[in-house]
Amino acid sequence: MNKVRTRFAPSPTGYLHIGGLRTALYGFLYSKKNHGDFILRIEDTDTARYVDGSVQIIYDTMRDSKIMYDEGPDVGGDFGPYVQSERKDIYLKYAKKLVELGGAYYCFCTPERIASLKDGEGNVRYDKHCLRLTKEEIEEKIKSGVPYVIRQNIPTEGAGSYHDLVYGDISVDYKDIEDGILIKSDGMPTYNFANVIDDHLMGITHVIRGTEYLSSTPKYNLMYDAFGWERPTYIHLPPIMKDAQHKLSKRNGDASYEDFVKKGYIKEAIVNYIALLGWSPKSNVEKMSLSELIENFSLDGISKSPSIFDETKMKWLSGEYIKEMSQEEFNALSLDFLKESKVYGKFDTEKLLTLVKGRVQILSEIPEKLDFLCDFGVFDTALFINQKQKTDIELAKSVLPKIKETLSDLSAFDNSTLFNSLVDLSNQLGIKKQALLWIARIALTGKEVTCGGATEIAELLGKDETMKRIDFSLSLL
RNA sequence: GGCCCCAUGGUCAAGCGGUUAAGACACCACCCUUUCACGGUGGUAUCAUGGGUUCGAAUCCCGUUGGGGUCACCA
Repeated sequence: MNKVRTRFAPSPTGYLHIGGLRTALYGFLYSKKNHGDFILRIEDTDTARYVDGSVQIIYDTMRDSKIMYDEGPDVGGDFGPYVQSERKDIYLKYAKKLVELGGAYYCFCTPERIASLKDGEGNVRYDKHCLRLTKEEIEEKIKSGVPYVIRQNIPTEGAGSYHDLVYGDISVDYKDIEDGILIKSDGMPTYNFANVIDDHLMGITHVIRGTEYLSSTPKYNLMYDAFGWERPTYIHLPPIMKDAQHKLSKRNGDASYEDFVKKGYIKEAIVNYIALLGWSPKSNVEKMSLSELIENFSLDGISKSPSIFDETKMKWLSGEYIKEMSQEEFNALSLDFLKESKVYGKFDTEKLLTLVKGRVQILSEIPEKLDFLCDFGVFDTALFINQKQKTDIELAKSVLPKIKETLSDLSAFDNSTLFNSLVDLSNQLGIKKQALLWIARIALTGKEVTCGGATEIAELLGKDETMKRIDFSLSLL
């Protein structure tokens, strides 16, 4: 059995979108699961669509998400070059060979003639016009500089069948396939040709790609057969949708990996979530590290139908990763987000982050969770009324001075000291600690809902500010 | 439109001829709790449709409907 070799072959036309990243991930997982190699190949044969800088984005995104390749343009390997534009001569050589083998032919038709072939629906179907040309005629035209392309010669009868590991047996009649262009007039190959040549030359055993190639695969097989090459195993992947009828796409401005990272999603959670889109593990455990994904990955868990991207669930997973990470790790990741909050610099950074960890799912939620600390001012004293804790304004009025007195006597001002002293106070007063703490928290924040309890907030505010706020709240009553 | 493919709750999905049709997210309720969050328990909700085949169909076959893909000198 040959060593498994899979590849991810994006074209550098912009950002790496979520669907592309998932294709890469599955290729990576499958190869690693089978102790094989994962290769990155850049498919830049369309010079017109090339976007500057996007190759770097591909490298960066894959490294950042830990979907690392064993061979590729920037890491080398024995099967390079790994950039198609650098392989132009190779394709031309094989195209000529395919012409000799009868699998392709030169075509000199003008765009005008092609356009005249349009049917009622506006679809063009090439009529094999140039297939009739004699060897002499072809040489003559080439010599005199007539522009040409090389087309694949698809049989007029029969059907191409193959077995896809996800979709099963696929069969397409050759009469439904056009004689597509293999080599463009600029000498560059099209995807339809380059992918076959490269996959063979690079020893790719398993071709993992989107379903958009499901029905064009028979024509690739025709080439493998003509060259006498072994066909790879095919694994086509269902698309990731934005909603029931639209694919998630960069074109629509849908979020990319980078965008999600910027929004403060934990990277591992993004990878974990996209692994789950279109694939389900045997067990019911969904939160998995990359190595666990490798261990659990199997092709029979891949579904055939499109799946809709659910950001809410990814958010949940991100929150799970936050809960499990250490406070130190969280702090390191969160600092840049905390800086966006108006509380930054006004309170102890570590205390702020301790308060917020476990209460956010994505890091960009940090500012909104903490801003309340700075928003203290006149508030509705009705907040002191709480049915369940049996608190009201009168109680607040009588208890608040005692809270102030208790706290002002404290030498330490940490959460547990604060908490213990207030609980003691509530016992002395003969009221429930919940009631007392409710009043304290409202007095300190003027907010019905806060992230953190009364004593946590008091610690954060510090003694002076705590006293000030109690005085202020008292003045409102 | 031709061809290829797909169809289980709102979403991700398990299921491979006999199940009370898993599980997760979301939602709701209750419990816990120093409000919120966390955590715990429970709940609402799914086999697109019509025909077959079979003792028996979410599972197999056909049609219908719906959806996706593809029909470029794009990948």
